[in-house]
Amino acid sequence: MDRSEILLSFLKDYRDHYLPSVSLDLVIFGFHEGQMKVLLIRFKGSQDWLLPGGRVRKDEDLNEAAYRSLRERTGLEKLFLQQFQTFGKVDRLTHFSWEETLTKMGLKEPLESLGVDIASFWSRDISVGYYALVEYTKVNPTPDIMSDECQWWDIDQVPQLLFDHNDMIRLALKTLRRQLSYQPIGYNLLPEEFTMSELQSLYETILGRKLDRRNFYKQIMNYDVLERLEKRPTIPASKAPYLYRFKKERYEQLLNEEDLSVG
Amino acid sequence: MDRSEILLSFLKDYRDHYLPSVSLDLVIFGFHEGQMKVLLIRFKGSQDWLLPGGRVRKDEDLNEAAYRSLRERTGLEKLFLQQFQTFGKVDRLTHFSWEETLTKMGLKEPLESLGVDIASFWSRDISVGYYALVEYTKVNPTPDIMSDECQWWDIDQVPQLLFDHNDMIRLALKTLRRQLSYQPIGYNLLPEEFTMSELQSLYETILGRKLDRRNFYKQIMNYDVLERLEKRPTIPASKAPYLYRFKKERYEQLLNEEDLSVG
DNA sequence: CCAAAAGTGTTAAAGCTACACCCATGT
DNA sequence: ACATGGGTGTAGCTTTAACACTTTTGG
Repeated sequence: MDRSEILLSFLKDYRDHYLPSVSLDLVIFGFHEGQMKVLLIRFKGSQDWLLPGGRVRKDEDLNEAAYRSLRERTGLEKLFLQQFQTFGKVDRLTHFSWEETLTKMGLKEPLESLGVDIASFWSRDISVGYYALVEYTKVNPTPDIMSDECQWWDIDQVPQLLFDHNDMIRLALKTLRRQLSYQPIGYNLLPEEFTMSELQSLYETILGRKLDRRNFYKQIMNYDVLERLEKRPTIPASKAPYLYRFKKERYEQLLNEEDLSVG
Repeated sequence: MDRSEILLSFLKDYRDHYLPSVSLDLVIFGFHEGQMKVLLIRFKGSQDWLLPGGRVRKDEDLNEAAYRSLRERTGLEKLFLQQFQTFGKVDRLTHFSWEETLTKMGLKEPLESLGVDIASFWSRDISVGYYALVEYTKVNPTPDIMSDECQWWDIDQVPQLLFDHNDMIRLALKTLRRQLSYQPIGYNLLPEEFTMSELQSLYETILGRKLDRRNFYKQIMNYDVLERLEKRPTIPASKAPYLYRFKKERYEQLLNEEDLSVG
C-alpha cells in the first residue's frame, strides 16, 4: 500500500467507525523534579505544537475513548482522568484544513480523486476536554498519526499552541487546583508506597506554591486516607522517614462522594 | 404540506444544518413559593417525561446553541446558563428509536419511502449538559416539536425520566450548589430590586436548607456585591425592609474571576 | 397590645497559619 | 560535630456557627 492508500483507509475508518463532530483533547500532566509538565505533540510537517486528542468510536463510551486515547499517547492504563469542559466555538479550529493536513501526512493526489468527500462527514468539531495526571517516569510518549513528535514540556514554558489549546491548559489547571481542595489526589501519580514529603511535593507542584510541612501533615491525616507503614527506608544524610500508602477503599469513597460523573 | 412532508423537511434541516452526534440537554431551574422547580417536557405520544434539549447548528457556537434552546423553551433571554458535564455513554439513549419517534410525530409512511436514510447521519449522541436559573413567573413554557407538553415540576417530585436525565438533574444541582459557595447568584432570578429575605430564601431553596439570617447578611455584604437603597416597601404586619440591588460591575467581575469558560 | 417580620452585635467553636525544637543519619 | 531531612505540638488568627433582643407595622 502506498501512503495515499493508507490515508484513504484511515479516512474511511474515521467516517465509518467514529462519531462525526465530536473530538476530545487531553491535558496530560506529569511531575518530575519539582516541575509540572504537560505532554504536547508537534503537528505533522509543522513547527506548531498542540494537545494530543482523540475521537470517539461509534460503539464506545465517551470516557472510554478518553482512556483509550490517553493509553495510546502514554502507554499507561488506569489513570486519573477527569473531564473538565466541552469546547464548541465555531472558530476554535481556525487555520485547520483537512486538505492541507492530509498533504502533510503524505497525500499525493488531490482529495477528490480518492473518492472521499470530507465535507460530507466533517464540518467542525465540538471537543470534550479531559485532564489526566500521570507518573512522568512511566510514560512512553508516542506521536499519533497526525504528529511528528510527542514530548513533555514544562508547564510554564508551553509555547503558543494551535487552536484554543492554551485556554484548555489554563482551565484544566484551574479545575485541577480546585479539585485538589476537596479530593485526594496521588493514587496514580506516586509509587504504591511513598513518603510524606513526596506527597507534599506533588501537592506543591500542582498548586504552584510551597506548603507548610506540619500543616500539610495534619490536614492530610485528617482525611483519614493514608495508612502509615512500619517500613522506614534509609535516606542519605537524614532521618529515616515513614512510608505511607493510600487506603484504597477510603480513597475511592472520597472520589465518589464528590463525583457522580456519568461520562 | 401534509404532516409527513413537514417531518421530511425537519429531518433534512437537521441533516443539513446541525452537527451530527452532538446534542445538548437543559436543566432549567426555577423558584416559586419556596420550592425549587425544574422544567420538563413530555415526550410526543407518551407518558414519559424528560429534560428539554437542543442541537447545535453548524454555524453556531455551542454556548449559543444552549442559549437559543433555552430561549425556545422559556421565551427568555440573557439567562444564567452554565455547562456542567458532557454525557457520552453508548447506551444513554436506550429505548430511543427515530422510527418510532417519527411515527408518534405523525409520520405515515415508512421512513425509507421519504428518501432519508437516518442511519447515515445519526448514530448516537454525545450530550452536553447545561443548567440554567430562571425567574419562574416570567417563563412561558413551550413544548418543542418532539414533545406534547412543557411544564414545571417540583424538584423533589420529579418522576423517573427517560434516558440518563435523572442523573443529569442530580449532577446539575450538585454543581450549582458548589458554585454557590464561590459565586454570587441571583441576578436573573430576582427582580431588579429585592429584599434581603428574598435573596436569602433563594439561597435556601438552592441549598435545600435553612440559613441563619444574621450570618447570611454578613456574608453577602462581605462580597461587596449588593447596594442598599433607601426605599423601604411596606409589608403587611411587619417592619419595612430595605431594598437591595446588585452592583452590576462587581457582580460581573466576581463571575468572571471564577469562570474562564470558552464554550 | 400582640403577632410577624426585620434590623443588628457578641461570643464560642472550628479551622487555618505561623512557627521551633528535637531526632536520626551520613559525611 | 554538623548538615540534612524528618517527626511532632502549640499559640494566634481568621472564619464560621450559634444565638437574643429591639423595632416597626397591621390587625
